[in-house]
Amino acid sequence: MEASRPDTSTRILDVAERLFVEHGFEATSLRMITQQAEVNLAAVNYHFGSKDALFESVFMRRLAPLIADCLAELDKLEAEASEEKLAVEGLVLSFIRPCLSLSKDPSRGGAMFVRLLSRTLVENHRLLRETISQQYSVFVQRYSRAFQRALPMLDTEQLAWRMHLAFSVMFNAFAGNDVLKIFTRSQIVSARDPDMIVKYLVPFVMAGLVAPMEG
Amino acid sequence: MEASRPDTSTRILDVAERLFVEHGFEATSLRMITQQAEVNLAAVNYHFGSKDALFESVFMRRLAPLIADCLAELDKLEAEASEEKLAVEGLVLSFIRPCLSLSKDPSRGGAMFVRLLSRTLVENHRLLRETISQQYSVFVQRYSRAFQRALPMLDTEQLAWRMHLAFSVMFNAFAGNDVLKIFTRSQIVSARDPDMIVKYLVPFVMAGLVAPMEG
Amino acid sequence: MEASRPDTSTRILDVAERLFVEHGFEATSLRMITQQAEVNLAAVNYHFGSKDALFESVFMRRLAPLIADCLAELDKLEAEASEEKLAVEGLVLSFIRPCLSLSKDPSRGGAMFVRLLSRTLVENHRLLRETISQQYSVFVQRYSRAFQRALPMLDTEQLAWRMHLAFSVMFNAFAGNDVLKIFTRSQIVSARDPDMIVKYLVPFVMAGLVAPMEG
Amino acid sequence: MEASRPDTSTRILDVAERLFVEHGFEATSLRMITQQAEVNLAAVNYHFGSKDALFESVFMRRLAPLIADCLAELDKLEAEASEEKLAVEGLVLSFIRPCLSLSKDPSRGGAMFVRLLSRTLVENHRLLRETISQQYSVFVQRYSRAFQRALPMLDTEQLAWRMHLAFSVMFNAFAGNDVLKIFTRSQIVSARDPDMIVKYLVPFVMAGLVAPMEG
DNA sequence: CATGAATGAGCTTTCATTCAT
DNA sequence: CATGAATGAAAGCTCATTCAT
Repeated sequence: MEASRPDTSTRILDVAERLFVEHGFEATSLRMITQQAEVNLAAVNYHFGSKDALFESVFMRRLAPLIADCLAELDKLEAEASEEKLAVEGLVLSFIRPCLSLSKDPSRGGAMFVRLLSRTLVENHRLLRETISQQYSVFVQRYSRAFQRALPMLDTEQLAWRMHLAFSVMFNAFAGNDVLKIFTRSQIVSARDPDMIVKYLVPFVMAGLVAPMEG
Repeated sequence: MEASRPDTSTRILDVAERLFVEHGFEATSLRMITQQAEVNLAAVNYHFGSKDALFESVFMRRLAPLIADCLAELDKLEAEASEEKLAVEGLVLSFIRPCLSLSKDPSRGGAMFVRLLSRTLVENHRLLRETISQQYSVFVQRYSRAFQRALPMLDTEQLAWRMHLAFSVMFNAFAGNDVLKIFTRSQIVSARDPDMIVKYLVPFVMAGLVAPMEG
Repeated sequence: MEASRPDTSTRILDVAERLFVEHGFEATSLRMITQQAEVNLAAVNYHFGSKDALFESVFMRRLAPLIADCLAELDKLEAEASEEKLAVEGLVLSFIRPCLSLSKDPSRGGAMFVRLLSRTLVENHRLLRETISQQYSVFVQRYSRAFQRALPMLDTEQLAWRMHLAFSVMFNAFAGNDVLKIFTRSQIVSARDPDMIVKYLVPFVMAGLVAPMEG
Repeated sequence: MEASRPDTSTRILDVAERLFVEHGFEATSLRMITQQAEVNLAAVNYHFGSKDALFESVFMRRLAPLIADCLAELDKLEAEASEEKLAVEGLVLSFIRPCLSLSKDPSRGGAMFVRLLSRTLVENHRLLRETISQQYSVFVQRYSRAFQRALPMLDTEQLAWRMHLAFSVMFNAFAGNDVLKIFTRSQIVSARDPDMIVKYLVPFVMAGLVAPMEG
């Protein structure tokens, strides 16, 4: 029985991932994590060293493959488009699709992580600045160059702002928090339904990116 | 001398506002607040009753006037437009303008609060759900109806999503956290400069709101 | 009733003093201290800030007066002897007497402290090096000069060594630990009896200090 | 390659010896030991059973030969002196010489141990009382009888005190902790230099032992 | 023979809160 | 009106030890 029970490290990571999303890093105690993961309290420090390091492990477990997927899609797009203009929609989808497939992870851990990622970036979390910058900066640079090719009419500042706004709204959509409390009682079952996200999010982001400039 | 030093309650509120933005609610201890405010530790509980209640006070001090300002602008718009179609841009600005004037508060407290508001909504903070719903729900209802008039071609679900996305990106822009770390080394001095925000944010949000539907 | 019960800080200091002597600093937990002092565990950090700071407080409470007493005796000796040669025995007693009167403290706290002082010096405790050097270095300088006057035939190195050895044996005698386990079963009730100490210790130290040089 | 690397047990003993001296028994964790010794954490319990037992092993590895050396010197002295009076200086040197030759151990382990021995005795460590009494009591008894022969004019109590004081100061000198912080900045390179110790220590101890009685 | 994993107990410290004054 | 003192709870972390392999 329970032959499929994941090992200690994995159970800790899974529970921590969920609790960090639900309550935030600070409000999640190691005791909450270890009780739900049914492991000894000291196991966290044994396997990860500290609460901070646990956060980093939770983060990196999923971030590295996610970024790799995005960059792979980007590679493909750039190869296909070669000398032609890159399509904005392709770029947007090259980011959204890997996020969505992570969201559809049957164990639900992936969906948790997408929300954790969004929340962490939006909060500008302390632990993010210190450790994750390396991997993430490659990601940002690649997308910056790609968007530059796709939207050549925008100057550097314009482009930076539009990317900033576009990724903000995408991350927030994935975070699944309803800032307007609109969906709480509506028939729309869940703002976190992946297909809903793509249906409504993509046109919104696209329009914002290609909008004519003011004046 | 020191006639301009605010009283105990106000000093607590000001410091708490800043620290809640900088470190988040959980990571901000009453000791941090009372030390920086140079008041007795027990003063917080004396004046506000609890840390939760302090948060609510911090929040309400600015939220009520802010919502009032927004609704006043909305009243004016609706009066002017009466039977005509409401302009989307007017609606967007009726929200952004009060936020910006708060951001320009010379004591900087207002700017702090706008970030706190954004951060709290994005985090979907526990204390928000419990206490602030009343005032906030009036705000949401008024804007929902106004956008319904301004964008009659959208069905309920479409409209809900677009508002959700639009307010997400606006709140995030005000929160001032750069999810892409794009602005850190660029010549763009600060992503939090209010006028930059309106220059780039409004066209983006407008375009997203009025975008043609997919398919 | 219990009108004479010392206040929280004092109770903590008294118990800590005893336990630090009995078990050493590291082996004494705050729980041991607070349980015996019948105070809340958090009281230590409230009143002293940390375990390290508690140690320093325990130490300084008695060290400052003790050093003051020694230096007062030294002042008197130097005033009396003015141009004459200082008597070695006087110097030795100017240190031993204040230690002994502390040892005879009816509350026994003083006796504890003399042992703590000895033990701490002999262990060369980490906390000693950092904090207590100031006061202590004045003490050392004054005695160094006095012994130089009392033993002018010794060169600097000789004098340093003899003082080192003399104070070592005095501190050890006050520490009351029987390195030879000689007294354990003997009729000598206690190696810590202050008068015994002076009876046997003074001649031993004196002889060592004034011994003819080798060769 | 690395043929000279000692085996696991020895590496643990060597590191433990040093760390026990540097930080004391309680403040030295098994993790510190096993990390520096580059062995598995469980190896300590595997090879020695417990931290207490490790301490005992560290202690006994060197104490047994040291005591044997001292007693051998004592045997020789007593054989030579047979019916004559035993020379005090010979007795003192019969203890100091083995300690010094241990101090000069080229691997420095011996020097560490002499300091550990001194420190442990001066601290009156718990583990000392329980385990080491057997061997040590033989040592004490032999020296007690020898000093009785060498100093027949002293009554039992006098003798016990003088031995107590004499061994105290010798142990402290070997411990190498400068209670007066005199040597820190002086030209005297190190209070732990073995030859310095014998040059200054022996006359001091001798004088104290043979001092005329008070009054 | 040795080790990676795990554990229960305990550590110091900080928390928000209360209360007598 | 305000505060110094005190408190119970809980925090993150480290401890020596055990055990299956």
